[in-house]
Amino acid sequence: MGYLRIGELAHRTGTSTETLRFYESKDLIVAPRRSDAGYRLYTQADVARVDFIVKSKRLGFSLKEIEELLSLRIERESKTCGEVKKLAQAKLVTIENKLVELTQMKSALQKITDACCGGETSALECTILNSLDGVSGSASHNSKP
Amino acid sequence: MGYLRIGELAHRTGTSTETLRFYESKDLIVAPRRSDAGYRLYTQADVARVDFIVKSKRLGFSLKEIEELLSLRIERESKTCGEVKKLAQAKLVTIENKLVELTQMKSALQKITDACCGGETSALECTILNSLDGVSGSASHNSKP
DNA sequence: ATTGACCTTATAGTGAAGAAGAAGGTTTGT
DNA sequence: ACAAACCTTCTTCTTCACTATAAGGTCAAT
Repeated sequence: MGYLRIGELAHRTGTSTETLRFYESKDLIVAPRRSDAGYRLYTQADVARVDFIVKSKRLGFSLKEIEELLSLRIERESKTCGEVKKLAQAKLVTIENKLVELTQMKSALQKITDACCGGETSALECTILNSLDGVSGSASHNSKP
Repeated sequence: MGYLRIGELAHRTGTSTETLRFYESKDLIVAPRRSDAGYRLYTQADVARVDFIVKSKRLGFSLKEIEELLSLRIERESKTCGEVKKLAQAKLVTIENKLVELTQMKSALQKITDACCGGETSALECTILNSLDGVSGSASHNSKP
């Protein structure tokens, strides 16, 4: 008891049965135990895992990147502890960059909604690109010297 | 003078000439003026626009969503001011959700790197999913009553 | 004047991430 | 016992976002 079949897992995670089988084929979720009839039987841990996948996708991570994130695990006596740390820190940098960019975008959008129907400020053209002016361009780009 | 040809714009934005023509065909960038020979001539405004597209893509927005973001503009006498505001606010909600999820992910990853090679805490298995425990699941899901 | 690095359009191909459908087996309710 | 609503594998299709190729024109330097 307490097991979920694939339809129920799909329902709870806002995915579909096809998507879940697809994720299994891509090794994003571990092949679950089967019932006598061959039905997949999932646990709560699988719900959390799929929720994580869905979340990460919304944040712009590819399935490949998500697999990397999910495989990040520290176990006692792990011989690759240094590598785990290195990968985790690399992902942290990625995430912090995303946070900065999202925050810039947020304030640009806020500038727009504030200017809109707000009085004098709406007199001149206001776009998201104008609002981003002066926030400094992207971190590093290769322009000619 | 001061115009960029497509190769230079691609170089400055970390894209490719093919991608830029593709974006133009999708109306993400405005068809630029042409030289006598028919070459596309871009301005600094185009650089900013493409930078914005690239950034937004990294944050998980689709090209369709990016087009919506770019079309957000308040002009004097605009008759759709209310609609602009509505759309902008909807996008703000999306962005704020992303910010929350990214922040959760960041602290989970930090927990991992802190636990790694850090002493006693690394004794038990630590994964990104464990680290997310208790951060509360995703906002709203349709589970059975 | 010709080479090489650019540019043009148009069309076809690719990879990621599923979605759809066929043909059949299982479980649950009545 | 039988229909509805599940599930299985396998194969094919679609959409998105490019990417590559073909066939040719332009421009700067040698």
